[in-house]
Amino acid sequence: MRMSQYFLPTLKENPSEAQIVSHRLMLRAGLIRQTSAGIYAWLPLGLRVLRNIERIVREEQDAAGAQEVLMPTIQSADLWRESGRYDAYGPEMLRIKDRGDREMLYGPTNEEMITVLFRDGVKSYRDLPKNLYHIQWKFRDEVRPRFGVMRGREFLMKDNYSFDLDKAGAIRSYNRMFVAYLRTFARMGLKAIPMRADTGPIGGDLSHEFIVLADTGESAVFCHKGLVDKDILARTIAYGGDLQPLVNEWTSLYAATDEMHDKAAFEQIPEGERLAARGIEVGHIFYFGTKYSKPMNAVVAGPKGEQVTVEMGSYGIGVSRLVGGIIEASHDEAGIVWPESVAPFKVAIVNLKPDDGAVAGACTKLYDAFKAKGVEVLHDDRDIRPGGKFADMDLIGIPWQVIVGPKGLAAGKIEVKNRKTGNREELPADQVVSRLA
RNA sequence: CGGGGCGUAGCGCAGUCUGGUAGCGCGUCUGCCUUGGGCGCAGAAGGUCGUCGGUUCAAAUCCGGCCGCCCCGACCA
Repeated sequence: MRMSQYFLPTLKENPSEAQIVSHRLMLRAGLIRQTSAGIYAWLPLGLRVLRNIERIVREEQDAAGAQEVLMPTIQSADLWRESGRYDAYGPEMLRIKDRGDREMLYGPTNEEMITVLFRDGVKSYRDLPKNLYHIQWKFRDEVRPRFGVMRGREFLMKDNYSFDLDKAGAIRSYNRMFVAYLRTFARMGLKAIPMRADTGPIGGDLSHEFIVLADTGESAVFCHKGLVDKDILARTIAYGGDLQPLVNEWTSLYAATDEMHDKAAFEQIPEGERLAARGIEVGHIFYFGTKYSKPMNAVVAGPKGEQVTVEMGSYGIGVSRLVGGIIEASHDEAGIVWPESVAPFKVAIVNLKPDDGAVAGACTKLYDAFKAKGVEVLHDDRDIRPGGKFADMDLIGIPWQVIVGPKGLAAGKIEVKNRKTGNREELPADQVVSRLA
């Protein structure tokens, strides 16, 4: 993409409404624009990040055996009356009427709808287990939306629902998601720690929140330091096998959010191993048994022909929230520092002198070579001074900056700067692409 | 929902107390100059001062209603 053509409105100053760093940087770097309280439009650069996060989530869900569907945002009130939640949910649910005066709602979650889809499509224990997910916009009319996309009213969420014949099966499903979540967040460059959670209004008796450590996090968290160093990506995962030992490895060390915190247990940990920090919830998984399947009559025929109410679990990842969460966890004074896996572009070519034929030619050549290798590349060919380009580039946080100017070029060198470390190396022009691709 | 704050040009703000021609910085546009970290000079465009009503000869400014946004708390992916 040529930056001179790109819709990328960056801001030099902080918008006054944005108080936390991720919100400020998302506005300044031209990722989003607010349209109402807690509702945002995604601009090209932000959308690319959102799509990358979605892609990782999707890949890990598929690998763990979940199947993607897509349910609508608008649901009928009758569906929610069936589970008894239409009246229970309260004003957080956005209720609307269609032209026929029928009561509808903008879905805050999809337990009811998925249960009906499952109920009508699956009749035998032979079809179990099933795990269905979708990535869809939700609306919760929060009392107090804030912190940009971290707590919006409209937000993109991956949610899925597992169906098993019995509790043991449901726990196997739970464990698969547990491991898939560890991998998902790790791939985004995040340290996400599973913490025993309160099951709250969704109900059930087994639940973990995945918390990203960040100084600006909303909640206080307490855990064993060893959890931070564990590396799930180094493990080979067999989703068909028994994942319980792996799950135990992550859950045996102490980790709890403020509301579940057990001070005495925490103090059992040797002092040097304790970690009291702040965190952002980016995922939440629940086993909730028959809470929905029972009232909504989601039953299958068992091996002996008996009717069995299925055991369910639900699993959520805040996809749009993750954009903010990643920035909270990865930024510096100059701007965003994107992990490569979610970066809107992997490489940015900084053309210091676009009207210099040799420089422009070298940039175009690099650009084409990166494209040929399938590398996402942004070419800053704008006719502005170098200072502005450097500032914008650091602000939007592209992992690799390839800096091409007349001085370096005359010496046959091109500078490659790593956004995260600030390291610079000078390379001959013909080695730049192979160094990064 | 309780408490607090704010709405003036694309962004950041002054002006409001004490009513009288709507301003500054950044950004934008034009020209020159400059070109390795938001350069310089000259010129220009851009605002029914959130909105509705009231007071007044006169309202960004005083009074009232409404709308919107932000922050703290309780609640939440």
